Amino acid sequence: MKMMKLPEKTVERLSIYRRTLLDCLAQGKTHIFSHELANLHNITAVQVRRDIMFIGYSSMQRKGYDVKELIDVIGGIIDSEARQNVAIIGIGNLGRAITTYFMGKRSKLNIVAAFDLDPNKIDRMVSGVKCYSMQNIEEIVKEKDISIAILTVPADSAAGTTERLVQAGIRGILNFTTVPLNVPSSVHLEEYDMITSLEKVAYFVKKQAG
Amino acid sequence: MKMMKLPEKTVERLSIYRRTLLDCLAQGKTHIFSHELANLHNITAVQVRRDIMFIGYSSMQRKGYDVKELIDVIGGIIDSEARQNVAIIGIGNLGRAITTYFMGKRSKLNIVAAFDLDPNKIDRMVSGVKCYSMQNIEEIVKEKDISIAILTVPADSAAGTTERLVQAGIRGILNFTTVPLNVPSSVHLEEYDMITSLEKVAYFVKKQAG
DNA sequence: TAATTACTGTTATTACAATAACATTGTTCG
DNA sequence: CGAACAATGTTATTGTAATAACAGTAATTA
Ligand SMILES: NC(=O)c1ccc[n+]([C@@H]2O[C@H](COP(=O)([O-])OP(=O)(O)OC[C@H]3O[C@@H](n4cnc5c(N)ncnc54)[C@H](O)[C@@H]3O)[C@@H](O)[C@H]2O)c1
Ligand SMILES: NC(=O)c1ccc[n+]([C@@H]2O[C@H](COP(=O)([O-])OP(=O)(O)OC[C@H]3O[C@@H](n4cnc5c(N)ncnc54)[C@H](O)[C@@H]3O)[C@@H](O)[C@H]2O)c1
Repeated sequence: MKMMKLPEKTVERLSIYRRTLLDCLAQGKTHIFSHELANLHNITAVQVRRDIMFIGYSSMQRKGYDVKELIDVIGGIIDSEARQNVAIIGIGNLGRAITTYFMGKRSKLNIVAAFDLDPNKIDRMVSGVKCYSMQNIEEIVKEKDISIAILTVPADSAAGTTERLVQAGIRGILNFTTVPLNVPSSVHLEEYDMITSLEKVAYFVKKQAG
Repeated sequence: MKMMKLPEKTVERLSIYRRTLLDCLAQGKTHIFSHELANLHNITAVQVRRDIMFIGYSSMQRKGYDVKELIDVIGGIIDSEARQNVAIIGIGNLGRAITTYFMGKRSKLNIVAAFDLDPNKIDRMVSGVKCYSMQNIEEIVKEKDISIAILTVPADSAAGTTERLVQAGIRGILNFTTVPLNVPSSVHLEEYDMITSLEKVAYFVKKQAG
């Protein structure tokens, strides 16, 4: 399998393309031109073609890309063959919203457990997943083969919790908290910082006004 | 006021620095060295200094940056003098989590209204804010001087709702939905795409494993 | 006071991403 | 057939961000 390093931005766009392509497929569209895909995302057709070039897929000339094939090729890049299991760490307001949302979808990424400290939640089903005590995290992570954690604990527990996740063998973390985390380079950390995004909007709105 | 264009990534980091600085201030720290601020975010001291250079702030040599001053300077860049008012569009699971979270904070950005279609929510308080009917959005946006929208409606209403927001005079949108949106260039659109972020984690986890 | 230290501020270089330019290839049709 | 077309695939250029190199300066000390 071609495992050359893709540009990070290309990986992001592939994820987005795939969602659009799945919609197209659902609408019975079998082929799509680079400029169509581009228009759907307000980017240029060149960008689309370049991204697709990176993953080594080729269309039938003049017919556009085969929607089904392209979905599969992107899947081959992004998805694991083995299912990747995901855990929610801290199933409060945000954790519940995310879990509920995911339960309604089906994908290669499955939320298979939640972890919390609150005794009212532990050993119960919360938003459709079983909630476990943080104390048992190492054993459950191994048992259920969980590789990815979605971190939605309060800010002041974030650093400590992250250490436990790493020790438990978690390989990737999506960080919803607004505190910077420290992980070894073998663990992929993705920041997902709502406050920063919102303040960025505020900055650009202000700038345009001024 | 110096309104030269800052690098987008610098704007993001300024938002992050400020949060850390506020923590430092709360802990009674009055000065901070570039390398300290850097260590707290796992970046280099040079990057910190360069960012601070961009905004034209200077420290007292050898004493580090004045925490209070730096917070204010960053505020002068990011915050508006006039308060910026924010609305939640679609106050479902995610919208409620966000609103509850923000109500617990104080900042220059205030959530002053929610909008929804659901008659059970309209004209009630939801998570601490008044929920209005989407039908009245233009008038309420003007009345309450709302400039920013947080978009948390279902995917299939996203495009249509966005048009209404633009017409109502919204100037910036933080898009939580997973569909690409079309806005005029005078409106700042910030994508905040959870699925892409999560799939990115999955990709890098898989890559490291393979 | 001159050398040393411990920082900051600026410029230069390198790396990464987006855009533009161009070459290529089936398809259509005069 | 072969020019014109309509699309893709590739290389070249430009723009943006990160890193590295270095210059400057207050405090410290011999
Ligand atoms: N809600 C939002 O919109 C929002 C926005 C930005 C950032 N965040 C961040 O996301 C995180 C969660 O936000 P929320 O609104 O869901 O908070 P919340 O208080 O509703 O939920 C936190 C949950 O974590 C659990 N918890 C506490 N300590 C824990 C620990 N050490 N280990 C495991 N679980 C623990 C709590 O019992 C609770 O269920 C916070 O760090 C917050 O800063 C949330
Ligand atoms: N919940 C998550 O973690 C999550 C994750 C990724 C993306 N999203 C996206 O965020 C959006 C909201 O997710 P959710 O889980 O809160 O869904 P939800 O169904 O709980 O909430 C949607 C809300 O929007 C209201 N609504 C519907 N149509 C509307 C319209 N035209 N105008 C105004 N309000 C309208 C509904 O009445 C409801 O209150 C969706 O687009 C979803 O794809 C959510």
